[in-house]
Amino acid sequence: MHDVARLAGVSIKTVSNVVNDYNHIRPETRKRVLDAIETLGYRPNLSARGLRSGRTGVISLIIPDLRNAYFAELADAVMRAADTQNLSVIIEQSGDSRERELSLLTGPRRQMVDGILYSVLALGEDDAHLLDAIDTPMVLLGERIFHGPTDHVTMRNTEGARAATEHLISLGRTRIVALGAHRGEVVGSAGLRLRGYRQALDDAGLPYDEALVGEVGGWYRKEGADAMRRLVASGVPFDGVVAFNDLIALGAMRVMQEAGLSIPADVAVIGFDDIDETRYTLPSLSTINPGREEIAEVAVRLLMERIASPGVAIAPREHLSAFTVVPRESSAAV
Amino acid sequence: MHDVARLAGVSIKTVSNVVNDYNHIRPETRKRVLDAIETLGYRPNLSARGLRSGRTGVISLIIPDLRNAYFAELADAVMRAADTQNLSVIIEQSGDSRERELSLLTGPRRQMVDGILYSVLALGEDDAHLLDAIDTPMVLLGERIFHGPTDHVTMRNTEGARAATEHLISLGRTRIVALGAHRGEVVGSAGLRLRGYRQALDDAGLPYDEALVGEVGGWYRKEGADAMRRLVASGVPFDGVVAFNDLIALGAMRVMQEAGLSIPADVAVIGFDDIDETRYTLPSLSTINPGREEIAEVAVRLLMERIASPGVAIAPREHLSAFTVVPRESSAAV
DNA sequence: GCGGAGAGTTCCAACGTTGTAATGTGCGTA
DNA sequence: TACGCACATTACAACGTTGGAACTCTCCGC
Repeated sequence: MHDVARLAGVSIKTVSNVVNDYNHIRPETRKRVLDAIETLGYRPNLSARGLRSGRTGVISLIIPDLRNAYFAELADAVMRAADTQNLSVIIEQSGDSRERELSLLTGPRRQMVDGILYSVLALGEDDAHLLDAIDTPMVLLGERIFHGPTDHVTMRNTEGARAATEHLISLGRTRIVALGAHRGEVVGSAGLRLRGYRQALDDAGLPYDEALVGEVGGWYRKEGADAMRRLVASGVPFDGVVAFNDLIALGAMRVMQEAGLSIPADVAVIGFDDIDETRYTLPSLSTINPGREEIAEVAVRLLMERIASPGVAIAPREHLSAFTVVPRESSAAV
Repeated sequence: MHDVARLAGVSIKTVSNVVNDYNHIRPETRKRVLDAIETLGYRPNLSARGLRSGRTGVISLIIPDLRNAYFAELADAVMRAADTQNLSVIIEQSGDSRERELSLLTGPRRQMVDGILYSVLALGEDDAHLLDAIDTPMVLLGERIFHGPTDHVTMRNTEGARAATEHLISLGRTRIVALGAHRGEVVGSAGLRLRGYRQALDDAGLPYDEALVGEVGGWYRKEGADAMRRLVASGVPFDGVVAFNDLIALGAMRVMQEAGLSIPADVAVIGFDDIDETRYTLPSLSTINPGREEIAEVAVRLLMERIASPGVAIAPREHLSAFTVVPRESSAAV
């Protein structure tokens, strides 16, 4: 920067002003400085800038696991949204571990980022107070904590699950399986989606049958396959499946097909998340598009607002993205 | 840090020494400092450290697209490897664009990272000289540039493709399709894998038939499906498919199944990459495991070595990871 | 009792930038 | 002519840390 200043014949601060788009600079001076920057190939030192200004231009995204397509696509959307704001994104994987989620929130790396997008998985509503102590701007994603001290962006889980269930009901299905429940959970995605499922049944005057609720430990293919295997083995008849995410649906579809069930003729299936893969499976999977782009954009925007006004207490905000039902072959009319 | 020093009754530099595990510190002093750090909740300012020491503890990983499961899993492996070295990872998506790849390599954010893991896609062998000008430590992943000035870590593409092809040949298949070629390409993954395919045919005394080579524009499900659709429409008979990655294989499988072809009875299929999904498709997909963990670990290690000895010219190193053939249902003996 | 080695600690400066306040310039108006 | 004001630029200090040199203290051998 000193070199640039010398070459352009101005003070070092003027160079800084040019770089930071300060208002009052004569066009001619600006050009001279920019030329010098060009000739010398000068790049600002971001550590120094971070030290002096208190901003690093980096946010961190805490997600459970990138190998889960939902989170990979979420990360993709977040990175695109961040890119438009000239932010870099550090991704940190919490790996479904409560301990690790906490250590990521409090560890020294927090020092390096201006804000945190935190996709909560292991912490629960009761842990909301733990977030009070964290002064880094933060926006929560997901369904585990609703009334914390931070902003919260997510999808309409209950409404989405209700719409999915209604979709199958509209096809004439009456014995519809819910796949992906977590025992006893009320608040998380599983609890909310189960509630939506139940609402749709109630509205249609269909009975809620516990035997049709498949519980799982995690939301991956394997768990979906396992739960479906148990269900098939149990002999309980069913003609529709609302899976609480696409991976569960795919795992279950595979088991049903092995068991000789035809989709959608025997069983209509709908998933949740609209991951890319669902377009190419056989049959292609109907699903709920949760509005990932909207979630990412809003989350980044809210975070930026907090970052831009440090020290200002902003009341927690909540944003629920719009979802859409995406009908595909797995729930086509027969 | 000043506060910690005051509370512990030592100088600020001693605190720094404790934090940085300097050798000569009396255990008692160390304890006093650590206690003070604990009480005050002190966290080092990473920007300041970065400014002073020239290291940020962050590396960047440039990949084409996180929505591609291969790169998501690669990113996952890299982040795990980086984590063991206390490194953070900034992921940047180049989106298959040459322009963007270049701007990521030269942009101001480079200033923020100690090193770059660069999964080359758009640049080619002829662009290797562009890397000369970049002084940030760098390790290349992938197949586009082999003789650049940097380290290079990748898999044994040709050998892997040959093993995949041999696997199908060992099942008695003789009209084997290669799916995923890029017109005219010699060096990239597509070119190398095509070479392996051809070697296997030659070794087995099978003819190389251009009609069995399916060219694609990209390595996604859609392109695999499209290529297979053309092949089926062409009426050329075939009984095996070596796809150059799993997504292509999955797209192609879907089209074959729609066309009434049974896998593996009519057509045996093997892919490349061993992404998680391949375990759960119907049928499950045989594939080549490229040794992703090994690639990630070695790449991070080589990068760390370069970072640790700044200014020292290290001759470019090349590491080829071990691969394995993973036989699954799509190539089961009938 | 003295010199010397080395452990343990401290002092000082510097990393490259930006916020604040101050200074310098030109112009219209009293 | 003097004044105020807006624009344009600059001087200086400070952000929090660490490298390096310097200092003190302890212990050992002679």
